[in-house]
Amino acid sequence: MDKPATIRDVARVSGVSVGTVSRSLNAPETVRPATLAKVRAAIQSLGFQPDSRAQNMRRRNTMTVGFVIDDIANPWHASCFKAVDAEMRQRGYSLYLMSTQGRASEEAAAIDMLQHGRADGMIMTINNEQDPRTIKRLKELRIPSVLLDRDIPLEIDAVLTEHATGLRQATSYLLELGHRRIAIITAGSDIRPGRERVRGFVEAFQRAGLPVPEDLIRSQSLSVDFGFREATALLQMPQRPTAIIAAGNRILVGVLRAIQQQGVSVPGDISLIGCDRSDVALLYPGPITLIDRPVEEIGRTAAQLLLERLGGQADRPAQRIAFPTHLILGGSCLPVPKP
Amino acid sequence: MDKPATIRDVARVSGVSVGTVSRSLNAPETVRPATLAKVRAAIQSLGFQPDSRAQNMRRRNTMTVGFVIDDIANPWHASCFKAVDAEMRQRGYSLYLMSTQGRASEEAAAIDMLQHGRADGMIMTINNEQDPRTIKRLKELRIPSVLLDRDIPLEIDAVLTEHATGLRQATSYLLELGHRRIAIITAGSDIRPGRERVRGFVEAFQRAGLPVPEDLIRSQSLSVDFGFREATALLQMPQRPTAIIAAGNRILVGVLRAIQQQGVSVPGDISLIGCDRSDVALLYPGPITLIDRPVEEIGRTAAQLLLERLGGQADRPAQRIAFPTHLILGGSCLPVPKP
DNA sequence: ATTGATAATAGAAACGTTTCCAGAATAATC
DNA sequence: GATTATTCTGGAAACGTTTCTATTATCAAT
Repeated sequence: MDKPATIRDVARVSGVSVGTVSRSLNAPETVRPATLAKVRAAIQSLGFQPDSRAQNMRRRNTMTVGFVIDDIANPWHASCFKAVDAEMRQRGYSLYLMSTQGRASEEAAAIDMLQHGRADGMIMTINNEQDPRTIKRLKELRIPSVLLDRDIPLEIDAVLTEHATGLRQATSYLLELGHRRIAIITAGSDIRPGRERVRGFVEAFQRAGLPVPEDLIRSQSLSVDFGFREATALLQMPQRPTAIIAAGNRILVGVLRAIQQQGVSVPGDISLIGCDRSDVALLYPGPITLIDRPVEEIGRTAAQLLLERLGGQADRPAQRIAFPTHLILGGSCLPVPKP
Repeated sequence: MDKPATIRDVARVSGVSVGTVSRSLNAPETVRPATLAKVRAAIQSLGFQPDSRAQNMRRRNTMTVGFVIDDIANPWHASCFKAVDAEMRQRGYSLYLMSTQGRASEEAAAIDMLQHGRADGMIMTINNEQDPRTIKRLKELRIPSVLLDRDIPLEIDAVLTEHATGLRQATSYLLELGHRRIAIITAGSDIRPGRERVRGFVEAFQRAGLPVPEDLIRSQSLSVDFGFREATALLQMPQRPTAIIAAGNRILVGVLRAIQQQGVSVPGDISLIGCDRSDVALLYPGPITLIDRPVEEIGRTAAQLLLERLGGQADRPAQRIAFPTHLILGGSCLPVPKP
């Protein structure tokens, strides 16, 4: 009774065949104006809208793309999602958001699901570049995909950040301010950002001909908790660092929590450099000195790479595009007082 | 050549009919163990996975739900999404995230799209309870939906927050501290949170038998910009308020920006109450006194209401469930010094 | 008017699955 | 071992669209 009208109903009401109705919708220029008018009138009066399930089935696509990340509460990911969404929506695509909470099993499940007719493509930041379950799936990928800030030796498009350069700049800046006991808290070497950031950090010391403070490198995870734990430990060291680089936007939150809890003041007691613009980073008493990256551009680029593949260029060679970071000076760093 | 295997291929390889393969997948207890084994072997060797497009078509569902909000960069929405996602994923559903950026046209387009075979249900926070385009669509809703924190005189499930009580508590708290010139910045009366918050604010003064400071009520939008603009104006008033309630988590960010820009100190120069836990609210030099609400519970409840309808109870009467707020005392309020 | 060329339409097949029904195989009962 | 009851299975229809092929309608030119 109340069932939605189908293309058959439209055909019946307007007295044409279903094929013609379909062409009226998808290629109106190939149907006679008089017929088109009749069809359109019928569509109007029935309130017909094509059922996308049937379209997906027949066209063998879904106009849907999966966006797979560990946590949408990470404001950087949210911004990136928005950029991707804006670009994809313009072209008629909708996005599945899959927040895996960092669990490899969820990640694998998400990829599996998306691959089998739920999405036409994927954009993702996987959690561990070595996880065999994920790797296996990426090897036998059936839909075009783009990796965000991850580096895997496979033919997959990727959009990256030049973290090493960013960290080198930030570290050099602190060295110039006279800091020597500089700590870095960042991801582990299982993902590119962790490896690259530590590399840049180390390079800065080497170029300055200074010894690398190995005891102050904390490279393991991007989580708030890790940031909090390590910052707490660092602040309680007998010979406390004079500066901390919170290399990861969630880490920064953890570090600030530790700083708040210990009653340390920034930049009076310790200098601080964070990552990525965020409410917290921009507001914290004063704005924090930041290693920023162009999130909108990164998202847009990822979307464009994917759209290229979806739009026919299915088998051009994989591209890797890297974006530079920018050091934004805030008020969270001071020169080390000469003793 | 490389085409994904279909259920037909499985049937051929295992020497049974397609019907049996289908039942092996969906009701394995109805197929003889020996047959089941053959089928499973074939599935394994072919790497077969059912094509969800075809399943959607045939089953007339999509195991997908739309989550429609204005901006996923709002951390409250992100947390809510996560809660909804966790609950829905358990039951096999995936979520479309549609970030409408507050544009009514995008909102209408999103609802239209979801209704016609792209999703089985919707959870949404619409932008304006009076917008005719949106209302029209909600009236002729074809899929079960749940409204988040919005109030529309239609038979639609809704999960609400008791904003009025929250604001009354917060305002009373400030009144007890001796504040009289208290400002409130919040949404306009076109959405429930705006109406209710102002109502609670006014009630607090009335119950205390005090005149309502009409000139300090700024009720128009939940945006960061509005918060910034109004806070800036308030701080520059000749007779500046002694307390501000930033009734909206984005508004709070705007207010903090204004406070930072004007070099005002909290709580020394002015007392401040915010809304919703967020990194900023918890970290800002000290934690800010907050009107909090149980976001996980709200999201979970919304998901459950939707799941009930999706699971058969399609036409029980619409439910409206409201959650209380809690005033979390931080360090951003001080008593007014006796003159 | 007739023809030929072109444009428009009807009709059916196809997409890959689920589900229904009838019929075949198996198990249970005597 | 025959008969009945029960469990499994094969085959086909159906879901709503798009797209292909064949046919019909239209138009221009003679």
